[in-house]
Amino acid sequence: MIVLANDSRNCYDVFANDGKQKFLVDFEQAMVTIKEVAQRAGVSIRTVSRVLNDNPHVATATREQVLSVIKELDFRPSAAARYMRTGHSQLIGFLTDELAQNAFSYDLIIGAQQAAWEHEKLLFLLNTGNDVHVETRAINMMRDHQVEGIIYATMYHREIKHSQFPEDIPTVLVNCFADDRSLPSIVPDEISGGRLAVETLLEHGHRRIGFVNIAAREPAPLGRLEGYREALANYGIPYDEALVRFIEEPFEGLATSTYDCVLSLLQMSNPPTGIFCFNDLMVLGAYDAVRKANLRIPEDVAIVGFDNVEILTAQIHPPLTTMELPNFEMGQLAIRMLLGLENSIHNNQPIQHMLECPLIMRKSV
Amino acid sequence: MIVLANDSRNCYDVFANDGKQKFLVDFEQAMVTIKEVAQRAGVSIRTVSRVLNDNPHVATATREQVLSVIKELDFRPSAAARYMRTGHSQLIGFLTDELAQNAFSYDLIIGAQQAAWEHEKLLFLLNTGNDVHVETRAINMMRDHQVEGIIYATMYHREIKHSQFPEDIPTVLVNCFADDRSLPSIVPDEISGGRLAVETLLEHGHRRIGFVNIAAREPAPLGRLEGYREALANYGIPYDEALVRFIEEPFEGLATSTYDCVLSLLQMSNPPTGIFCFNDLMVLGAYDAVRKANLRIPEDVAIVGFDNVEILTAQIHPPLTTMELPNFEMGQLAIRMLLGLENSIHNNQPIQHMLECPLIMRKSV
DNA sequence: CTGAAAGCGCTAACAA
DNA sequence: TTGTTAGCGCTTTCAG
Repeated sequence: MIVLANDSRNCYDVFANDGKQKFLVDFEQAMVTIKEVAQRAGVSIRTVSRVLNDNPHVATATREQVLSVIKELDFRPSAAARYMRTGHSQLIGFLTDELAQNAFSYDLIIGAQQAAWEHEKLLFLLNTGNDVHVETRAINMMRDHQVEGIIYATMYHREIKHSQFPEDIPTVLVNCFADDRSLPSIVPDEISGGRLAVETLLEHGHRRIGFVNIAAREPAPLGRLEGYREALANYGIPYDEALVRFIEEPFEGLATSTYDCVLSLLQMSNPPTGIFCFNDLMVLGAYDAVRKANLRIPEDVAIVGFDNVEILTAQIHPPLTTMELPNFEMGQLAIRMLLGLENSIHNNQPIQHMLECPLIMRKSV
Repeated sequence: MIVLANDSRNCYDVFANDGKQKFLVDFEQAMVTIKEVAQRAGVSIRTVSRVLNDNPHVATATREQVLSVIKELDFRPSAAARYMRTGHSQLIGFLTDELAQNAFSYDLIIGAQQAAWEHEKLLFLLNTGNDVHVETRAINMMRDHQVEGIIYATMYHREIKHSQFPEDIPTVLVNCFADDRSLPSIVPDEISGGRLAVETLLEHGHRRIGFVNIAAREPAPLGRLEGYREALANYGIPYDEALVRFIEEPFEGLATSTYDCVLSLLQMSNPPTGIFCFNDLMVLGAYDAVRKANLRIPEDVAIVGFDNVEILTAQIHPPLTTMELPNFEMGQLAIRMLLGLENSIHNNQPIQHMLECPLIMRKSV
């Protein structure tokens, strides 16, 4: 239901309107052109163009004069017209398969946007909802607008088909990689992340460490498990199958499943004193299980999560020690690669950058 | 630290590269032009243009012929060139003050993007981080690219200064409103949201209802309090100051502060059996407090939150009954207003649309 | 039903 | 140091 401002139920005064109005339909933007500036300044448009492009061959007096007219008329050169001549659209397409509340990609967008901003580029955001048709059309729209490059970011770390991307537009993949490795990509280093998480527990004296993973053949669960094994190996601790649990799909009630898992871990005859959860969401269930078992965090059981979903990790009690996904950095790096400021090719092959996941130390270990 | 793909620590094979390579720097896009299409099809560019624009005055045979060449050459008309003639850039600027993980604006972006998509518009995303200089430059960049309209969305419901927006570009505010009411805006209906939340508790038989609010003179806390009072009034229950608590700034440890608040509410001689929390984040603390007091949810104490942060609400135990912000709808409506599909003006005054917050019924009431 | 030509706002050879 | 002019890729008036 839509309620107008002049509805009476309103705690803050929405009535007051001292005059100004805006009509949105058929707004005619009275564009000021370079020609008008030139006329007004009494010079040719070429001179104005030179001033706009910081061409040194302009007399200081002329430049000042032009500049003042530009300011006076509030003139801004048309990016479209500019593009037509230069071929530089200053536009970058940012495609995502899915943006969802329970994902952690804000920082990715912000990182990309910030880096783009620094280079005067604008970011087109397009969410495809994982629909191939939408994706195709999206890429076409990007092409229509002559984007200088495309960033394709996925919600979770996975492999994607290369075929859907055009050959003639530079593309960087984020949080995913092409099936045929034909595109440069940036992904988090799941292995070192998992290792670091578990080593944190080991460093705090824990020797029996449980791992609640998800049962999926994807880089994240696979990589973090690999890291778990490496960490144990580094400390000379044998891998104990009984301590590693896999939650099966579907993952809707993830916290609840984790609750069961952790409870059963804690009820073992030789229970773990440290638990590594595949992600922060699961930690909610883990906390409940530890409480249920009448144990304390971190005194009796230490817990490490993954993802650093701040709204959870910083607010639960005790605040969670967890691994952070390098989302901001991935977004930034993607733009830098697109702009040629960072290598995308090595030995004639597209590079896959793997960024480390920093440890966020709080109170659960 | 950046690790290349050919680093040895990698669980999933990143080596395989069967040939294709992409070089990102100095990519030269071999644009196909309308001229080439015309030549190839043996017609004039005017005819191709007609086909592109679905002009009926083209012989069927000619049209088919042109269409096939277009497909063959994979031709796409340049949006920039098109704009130069038509004045329609098909671009919409989406400005945000802050995009943060702990905000709930994904759906806002998605809603706007989806609506834009339906009308073949592209969305520029620009996050200003609340920096006025960035904002000014951002708006200028938008102007350079001739956006047809600007959506300005804030992270939380608040008043903003109108002055920073240009007069000549249609602008719609989302989750905020101009100090002088000179711009159309869309905001959630905080009052009816608060009322509905409390009425839900009342309907379930609760008569002593606590409200943990935040101490801020902003539409959300003010409006929800108003709604709380209205709901009580509707049920003929007197307002009891002792049941309403305000958490002071800073709001970092919001869950912890709420824990204290709720605990003290539950320790009253005549404690509430229902508690309305200003937002979902606070509910984490509320749940802890109820557990601490050895009470059950919802049997002993029912709880309602606000915002529907799915990652929390759906996963905590028991799943939270809460109010949802109409973010998706706000995003959609903003685009529709910009495109003139929805009224922005009423009696010569910009409209403020207030959208209701739907109740998400789960298990905490 | 089709085509020639002008021009959108800008930049870049080339000339002065 | 400055101006003239062509032309980027498209749409559109005006003729045919």
